[in-house]
Amino acid sequence: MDDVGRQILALLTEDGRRSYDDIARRVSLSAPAVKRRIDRMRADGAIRGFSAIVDPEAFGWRTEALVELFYAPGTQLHEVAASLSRHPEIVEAWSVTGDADAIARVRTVDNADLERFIADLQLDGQVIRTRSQVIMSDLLRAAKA
Amino acid sequence: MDDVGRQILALLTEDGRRSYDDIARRVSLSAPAVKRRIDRMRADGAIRGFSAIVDPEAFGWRTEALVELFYAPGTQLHEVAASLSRHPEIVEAWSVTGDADAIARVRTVDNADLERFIADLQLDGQVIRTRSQVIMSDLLRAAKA
DNA sequence: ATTGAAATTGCGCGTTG
DNA sequence: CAACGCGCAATTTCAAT
Repeated sequence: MDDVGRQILALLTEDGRRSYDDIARRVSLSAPAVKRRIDRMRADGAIRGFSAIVDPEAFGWRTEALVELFYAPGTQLHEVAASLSRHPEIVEAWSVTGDADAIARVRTVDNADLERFIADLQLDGQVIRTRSQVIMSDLLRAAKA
Repeated sequence: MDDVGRQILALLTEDGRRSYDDIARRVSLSAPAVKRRIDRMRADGAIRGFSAIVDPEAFGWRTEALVELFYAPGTQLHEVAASLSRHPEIVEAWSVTGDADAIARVRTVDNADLERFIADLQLDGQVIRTRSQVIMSDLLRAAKA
């Protein structure tokens, strides 16, 4: 990964629909050269894909929260991953160091729905306790999420 | 926002570079009709933009963490937002309910760099204490292509 | 439906290891 | 020499009107 590659990644992060020609002019290459680099970066996994950044409200999700998860003793990571994947409310989830075992970022229609989700979560058996931090506002968004 | 609109959003989330023609076939509309809808959703803010999903390692970021922020008494939200925006390590930051005032999701090259970032953060004056949870692995990721 | 822009592919060239 | 990445140009697909 050289500097031109990183420049292309930055441009595509800013606008994933930029044309090859536009990128080519900005990095001083030809359009086909840019296309081939992007193809290569996709194959290498440097680019995971392209996505529209959608306002959650368009889907009726008005509540967002970070939910810390505490597992039952002896719980395996892949069990949790499997169980979490059955909850469409979860946008992302990470295994973390510190007090909690994991943190999930979730979207629900409202606070009552968040409460319902947390109750559901504990029915699976792996998660025995949670602690939630409801998002009041976005302070910063780098557009790469 | 009707059901076809949400279907289009889902398709564009899955692959932000899908052609109008491809989308049109999947939702049983004509390509121009799809374009008009997408233009409208962009204008409405339902679609915030398009972005490449990049592997952080391509930029040399090998450490990711969630950092809880505790403000100095009397700190204004816009001051924090301004100060946070000067730190490129921050991917996203939210104002939250609960113990901490805010949570930032950050990317650094390694743990030492994370330590350096946290020290830098406190130099700004608004943040007087932090508590970090380092991400060990991704358990779940919803958006991709 | 038409017209113009963008993406895609074949090919030969120069550089590099 | 072999592998790689580039630009050019021709073709096809796509976007905009």
